[in-house]
Formats: sequence, structure tokens, C-alpha cells
Amino acid sequence: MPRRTPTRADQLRRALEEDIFAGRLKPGDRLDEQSIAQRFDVSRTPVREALRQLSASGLIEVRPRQGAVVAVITLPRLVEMFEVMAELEAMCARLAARRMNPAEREALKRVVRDCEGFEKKIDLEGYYAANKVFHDAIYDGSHNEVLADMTRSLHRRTAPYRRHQLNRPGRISESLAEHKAVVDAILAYDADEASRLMARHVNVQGDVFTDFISTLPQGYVA
Amino acid sequence: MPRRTPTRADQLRRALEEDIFAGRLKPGDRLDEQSIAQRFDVSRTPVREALRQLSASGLIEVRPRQGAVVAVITLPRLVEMFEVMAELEAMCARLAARRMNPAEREALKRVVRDCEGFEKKIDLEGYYAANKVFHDAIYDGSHNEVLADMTRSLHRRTAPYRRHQLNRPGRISESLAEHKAVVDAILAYDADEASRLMARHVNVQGDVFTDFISTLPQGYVA
DNA sequence: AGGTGCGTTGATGTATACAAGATGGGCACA
DNA sequence: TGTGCCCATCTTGTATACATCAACGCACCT
Repeated sequence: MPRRTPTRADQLRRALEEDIFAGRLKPGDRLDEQSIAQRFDVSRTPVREALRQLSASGLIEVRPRQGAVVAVITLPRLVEMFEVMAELEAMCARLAARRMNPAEREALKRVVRDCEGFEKKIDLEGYYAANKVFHDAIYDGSHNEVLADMTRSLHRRTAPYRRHQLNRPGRISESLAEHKAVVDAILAYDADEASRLMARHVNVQGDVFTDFISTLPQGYVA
Repeated sequence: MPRRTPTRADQLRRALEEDIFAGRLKPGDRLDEQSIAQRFDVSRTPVREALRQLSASGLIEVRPRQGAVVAVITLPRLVEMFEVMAELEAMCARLAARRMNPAEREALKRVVRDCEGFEKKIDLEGYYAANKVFHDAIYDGSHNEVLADMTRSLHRRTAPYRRHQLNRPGRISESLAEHKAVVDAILAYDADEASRLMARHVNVQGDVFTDFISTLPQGYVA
């Protein structure tokens, strides 16, 4: 009963999202309405609608009469995002521990096994994708669509930046171990532990650092 | 450095938001592009843009080729929203207790005094507005704009429904007492207590929540 | 009588034309 | 030589015209 024919603006939005996620469009890049229209062989109208949608989801920034650019996230802002994301993902994990049904729990085990495979093969791209599946499984496991949507949205907004996070040597193994711990807690119906572990997994830095950054005046860091 | 001249689409968005918040547009009401365009004496183009923005923020729902209606939130969805909002507002309160500066703490005291005034006068509309100011102060007090924006957004989406919440006799006094308790905890730098109290304040539990649900007009929930 | 199919009608989706503001370069002047 | 103003040009914002699809009603068939 949802929409039958996706509108062109929707297709454009998806295409541009892909460009951003894949890194073909980097933060700060200008989004010229005319060139986009030409590139996809449509008029400016659906392009504008797509840009508005992307703007609303925070992926790009549109300033009246000045055009659109891929959102540039300042460091303090990025820290804020991680702080919120840690809380939201922790909440997902807590609810998932209480609410996931047997089928979902089985699926979760499989997802972790997949992650393990990519870790052994040292396949960074593969692990990156499997990691996304893992987190999605827990979002959905919360059985709270509003929460899942909000968390996913934040996850996407930070995607262009989080990409670099796994490059640190040994981070994949660490990440995998943390995944396993979270899953164990969920399977053991230990909601508090699942929440705690997930928060630590996402918010690697720690609150103290966050407190410091977030009280800095505007403009102290780019 | 923000925008200089607000675009017409922006003005329309704000006007329509007002209509929704004030109850002139109720959940389920159809938003016809032509009539809106005529009413504001503009073409359909800016109207469409405004509708897209509202759709992205969740206030209205646009289905391709089928027009837009003010978002109708189902009962389970509404429960989900309250669940998330309790968590987000609690987080705001926790951070506010740690991060609010002296000026903000003073302002917070004043806001509560304002609430008290409206309670004594039994001014429902006035208290409703003061209540919003109170919550906004705590959102901003978190010193986390991302969190503040997300919480505000959820607050707005539930606004058309929460409006009826204060009608219950005695609810205002209860609400005010809860406000005071939260503020006391914040002023005492007791982050955990502030968080706990705020969560209880927002997530009207048990009987109270049931009461709230049952006072909704017909057709508000599917 | 009930259901199915088609055409009409009116809305939304898209294209194009026009208006208005913003950016950048060149020129004049101090 | 540096500065500031002005104009040209390009981009975005808005209006209007056209295309396209979905809902609705009627007729026809079963």
C-alpha cells in the first residue's frame, strides 16, 4: 500500500545519497542544480526536490540563494553526534535484549558469524558492510520503528566520517570482540549489560572528552 | 552568516507548521497544493517545497501522486515516540545538570517561576507555552545541538497529540511539581536524578498514560 | 444484483520560462 | 598601488504550462 511508482525526485535522492556514501561526493562539494539535472537528464524541478529532501535529512546543507553543498560537519558537531548515537544505539540494544524474538536472535548470531568471516579475510569493505547489517539488526530488534529510524538517520549522517575509523590497525578485531559481547548480553536477556556494552562500542572516546569539547565556544575548531 | 532573506517556501512552511500546532489543521486533514497556493497568493512551486520540508520533519505525510495529509500517528507509533522522547529528554536533563553555566541556571529558575504564575492563574494556554520554554531551556542546556534538535523535532511531531494532555484536572499542578523537582536536581548538579525525574515526567506511565490515550478525540489515532 | 473494466476528471509530477539576488571581475579614483 | 564601487553574469527562486497518473463513476457483462 505504499507508493507504487517512485517519483523521479526520489530516484535522484537515492542516487545522490549513494554518491555521498560511496565518497564520490565529499563534504563541502558543491551541488549545482543544473549540472545534476543534465547528468540525470531531467529538469531542475525534481533535482530541487531531491536536494530539499537531502537537506532535511541533514546530509547536505542548502542556503537560500547560495546553493547546496554536502554537509560539512565540524569536530564539535561530530562529537555531539557520537554522543547521541551512543545513547540511541545503547537504547536499541537494551530494548533488543528484552524484545527480540527467537528468529531475530538466530539471525543475530548469523550476522556475527559473517563479521567473523570478514575479519579473518581482513576484508575491510566486507567488514564495513557486515558491520552495518549488525547494527541494523539491533535497530530493528528494538521493535521501535521511531527509534530505529532516528538511529539509522544519525548513522547515515556520520557515515562519510566514520569510514576512516576502521583504518586503525587492530580496530577490526576490537570491534568484532565488542560485537560478540553485545550479542552475548542480548542473547542472555541482559538488557543493562547490552546497553552498557553498546554505548562503549559506539562512543569510544568517553564522556570526559565529550564534556570538554562540547563546552568549547563556537569557532574554536573548524 | 545564516540566510539573509527567508525564501517564500520557508515562510509557507512556518505558516503551515503554525496551523498544525494551533490545531487549525488536524491529523488526517488534506493539504491541497492549489488551495494553499491561492490562500497565500503564490504559485504551487514554493508550496510544494514547503510540503516536502514538512514531510521530511514528519509533520505531514506525502504519498506520490496522492497528495499530502497532516500525519496521522497510530497508537503504537505514538507509544514508540513517547518511549524515545523520554529517553532523549532524560539525556538532555542529565547533560544539562553537568553543563549548564550560571546564566543558564538562573534563566531556568525564572522559567519555573513563570510556570508557577500560569498555574496560579489557571491559564492553560499560558502554561502550555511556558512548558515549551521550560523544555527548550533544558534541550539547549545539554550543550549538544544535535541532541537538542532531535528532541525538539520529536516534541513537535507529538505536539498535535500532547495538546489534550493538560486538560485532565490537576495535571498542571502535577506537571509543575515535576518541573520543580527536575530543576532542583539540575541545580544540585545531580545528573542521574535529573535524568530519572525527567524520564518519569515525559513518559507518563501506567494509568496516566492510559488516561491520556482515552482523552484523545475520535480519529486522532488509527 | 454484484463485480469488472474503461473513460473521465482532477489532482500531482515535470518541464520550461522568467525574475531576482549573489558572486566576481574590471574600472575608476584616491 | 590599493581600495571601493558598479556592472555583467550566473545561480537560484518563482511562475506557468504541460504530462501523467490515480481516484471515481458509469456502463456493461456475468
